[in-house]
Amino acid sequence: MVLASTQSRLDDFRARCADAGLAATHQRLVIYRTLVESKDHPSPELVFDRVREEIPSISQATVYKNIRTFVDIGLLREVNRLHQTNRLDANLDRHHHLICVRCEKVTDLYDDQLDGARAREESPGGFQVLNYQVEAYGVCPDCQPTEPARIAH
Amino acid sequence: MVLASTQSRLDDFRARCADAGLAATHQRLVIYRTLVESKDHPSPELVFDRVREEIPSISQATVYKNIRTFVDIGLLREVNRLHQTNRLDANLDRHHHLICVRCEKVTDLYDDQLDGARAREESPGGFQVLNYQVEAYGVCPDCQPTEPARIAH
DNA sequence: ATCTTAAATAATAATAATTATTGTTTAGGA
DNA sequence: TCCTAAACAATAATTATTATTATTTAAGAT
Repeated sequence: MVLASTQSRLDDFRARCADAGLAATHQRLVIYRTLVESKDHPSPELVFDRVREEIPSISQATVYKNIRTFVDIGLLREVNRLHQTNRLDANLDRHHHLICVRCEKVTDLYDDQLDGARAREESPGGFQVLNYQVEAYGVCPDCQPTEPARIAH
Repeated sequence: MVLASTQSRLDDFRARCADAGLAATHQRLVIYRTLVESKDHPSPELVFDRVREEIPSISQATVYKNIRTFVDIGLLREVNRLHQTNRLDANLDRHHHLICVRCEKVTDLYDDQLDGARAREESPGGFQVLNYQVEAYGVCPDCQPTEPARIAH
């Protein structure tokens, strides 16, 4: 498996911005590089702290706004798409979730094949796994674009 | 597969509260019943709205506090344990995540066995799945309790 | 190289979600 | 019934995020 290097990602940065019609500003480059170099899945607040070491004058809003922009154009991902508010589940039976990326509806997913999901090694990197949970991201029936009605001639 | 009924869960409610040393108050019963009857994985705010239809005088803080209590004693689960703040990932390669339930550290998990995780049916319930992502919850090495040193006699 | 203009930025205000505080009320045992 | 710790309602405070606005800058046209 070959992973993209930091340098190759930065090489692409201007091109990706151009594709999206975004100016490749210094702030954006530093924010993006900081994220590529961060292996710890930082919060926006932590990214702000790190970027501020290089650009002390940058504002929090600029960091938040550009993170959002990067997510929108697919340059970044959120570990968790349901981070804006808690979502509760009183169902303690083993199950997984379907999450609609458009309306954020969550549906239970019972599937014994998914129940068997576990990593090859017992404890990857000394991490003691308590349980594996599968999240299926997609589009729920209500949010699927209906085929536009053909107009008869 | 047999799922616990609403009634059987309510039957257990007092016992579970007693076990945890919690008074089985009317407010708690209504909050819990509302959650058991909600199939839509509601937010605390939505639970508050629903509970308020039965107990108009209840305060938001009571609902939030008891939800937290129920999660703490394992009567409820959060769909997503990382909901308090966004967490970012500039790594677009296919991978999964290890999430420490104690310190909320997130670690990348590459595993081709997990890569194959997908539900039996193509589109469960008409839901169009874009991708499956596995979250492994557990305890990271830093957070694992070290064996208390034996005192030599 | 300079000019122009739309986009980006910094500063700040506002909003939303959650948690803490405090005085009052209630559950459950003596 | 009385007592006391726990739970409650009301409210203030905190944290994360987004919106607003005036200023600055990037990038193409001159």
